[in-house]
Amino acid sequence: MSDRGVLHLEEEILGDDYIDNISVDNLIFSMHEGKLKVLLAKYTQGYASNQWGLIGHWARLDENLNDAAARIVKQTSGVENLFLDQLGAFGQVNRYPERRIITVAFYSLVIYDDAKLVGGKNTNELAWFDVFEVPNLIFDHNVILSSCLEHLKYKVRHEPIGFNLLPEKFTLLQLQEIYEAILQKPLDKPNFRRKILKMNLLIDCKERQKNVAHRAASLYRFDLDVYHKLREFGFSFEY
Amino acid sequence: MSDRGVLHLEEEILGDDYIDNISVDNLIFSMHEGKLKVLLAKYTQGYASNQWGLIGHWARLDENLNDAAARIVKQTSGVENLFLDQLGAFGQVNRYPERRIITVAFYSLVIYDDAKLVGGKNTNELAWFDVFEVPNLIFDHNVILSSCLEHLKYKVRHEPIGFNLLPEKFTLLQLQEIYEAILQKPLDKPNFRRKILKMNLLIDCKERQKNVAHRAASLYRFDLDVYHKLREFGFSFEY
DNA sequence: ATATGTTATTGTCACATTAACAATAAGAGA
DNA sequence: TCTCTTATTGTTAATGTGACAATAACATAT
Repeated sequence: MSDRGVLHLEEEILGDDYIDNISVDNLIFSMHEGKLKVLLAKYTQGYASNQWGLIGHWARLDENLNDAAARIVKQTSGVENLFLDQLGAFGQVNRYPERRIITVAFYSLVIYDDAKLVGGKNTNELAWFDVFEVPNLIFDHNVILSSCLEHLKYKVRHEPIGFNLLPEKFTLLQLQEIYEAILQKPLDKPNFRRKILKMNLLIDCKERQKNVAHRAASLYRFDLDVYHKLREFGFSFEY
Repeated sequence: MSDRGVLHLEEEILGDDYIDNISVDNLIFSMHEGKLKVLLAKYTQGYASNQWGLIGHWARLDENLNDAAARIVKQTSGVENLFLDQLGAFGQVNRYPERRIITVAFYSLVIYDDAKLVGGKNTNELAWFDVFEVPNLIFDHNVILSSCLEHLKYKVRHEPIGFNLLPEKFTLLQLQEIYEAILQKPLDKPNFRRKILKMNLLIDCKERQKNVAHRAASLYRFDLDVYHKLREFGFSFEY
């Protein structure tokens, strides 16, 4: 079983129930202190030993790929009912040493404070990294990450994706920081405010920030109905 | 070998060189008479016998997934150097009977008149179908097609994707018809014209249509430099 | 030759959106 | 009360959009 060894967090339960040439890699993102973070694991065995990589595992034979991804995210971060979408398949011949393994990458967005990190048998560390300051990762994981960041830029303009990264009540600045982190550029605060509010996506909680050394911002939550409609039909957010 | 049977066009050459649980399915599109068409094959063997499906095959062990897709498109349509992009992996447990097979879908855009259709050993017919009038397809191919059409709608607004479907010299109406076919709605001709021309993507050939029973339209070709820049950096085409 | 049908192309205008920046408001702490 | 900081509202020029009118050009019918 050691030839399968490197990707799994729970190697001991591997057996014929897993597809041994198709892995699922997860890009788990969160926002913390105004920065976009990605969760990485430091592996302890096999080709990946002592190196950082995405949160990967094998897909089960009787499990849809999405379900495999959701399971892995849950096992690692404890987060359920999350935003999760497929990035795509990565299948370069030499992406993995020795054997031909294809991976399907999924990305998910979680609330930083909700995540309770749990390592697997094959990893000895889990940590959040600033997405623009990641070390050299195993296999083609740097490529996958870059590809995902590109995809996020694309996505954030057409779906209210940002909201999966925030607590229930949040300020407009918190939301703006997500856009700035993903789009990699500063946005004008007054204009951002008007643009977002015009979508009718936010509901004013009639509450304000507390314990801040300046004028307290209003707290908002999002309108789930509008939120799901916008996710379905899309919108345009061109900056 | 019959348990592998249904997806390949060239069954006779199958062997250990192929990955037997990962297939590549191709959505090959073209424009013809103002309609968006997709190429389908009627299979003759296995589970898919006598049914239409996408142009599928297995990936070789020593072949990148993209290369596999390009190879299949070339074998089937004769077209090389085409636009080809990955749609994503489809891996529902029951998408294929009996065995667990995951497919990676690719879509490509070809010029209708350039395609010289060549069937495989496993198919007895190849035909272009209007994308909105396809029959029931094998496995999850209808789902894959729907997903791809959605993706195209999304894509056509941000990249000059339409140009891969046209001959070197074309009229603005031909281009507009592509947008209308993909976006599924009529566009205003004068506004479309101005919008496209403002991108500086088109070069006036200083030629005109011939043998048309009305005022002849100018012929344009696209500026490859601008074209590639726009593909890289994207644009916004919101209708 | 002229009229007719058809599509191409240019023009116009009310309206919405964007981007950039000025000005004011509100809270905490000195 | 003053100062610092961020929130929020206001303003405006420039640009883009959508809808439609008007004119131009070509082949064919008369």
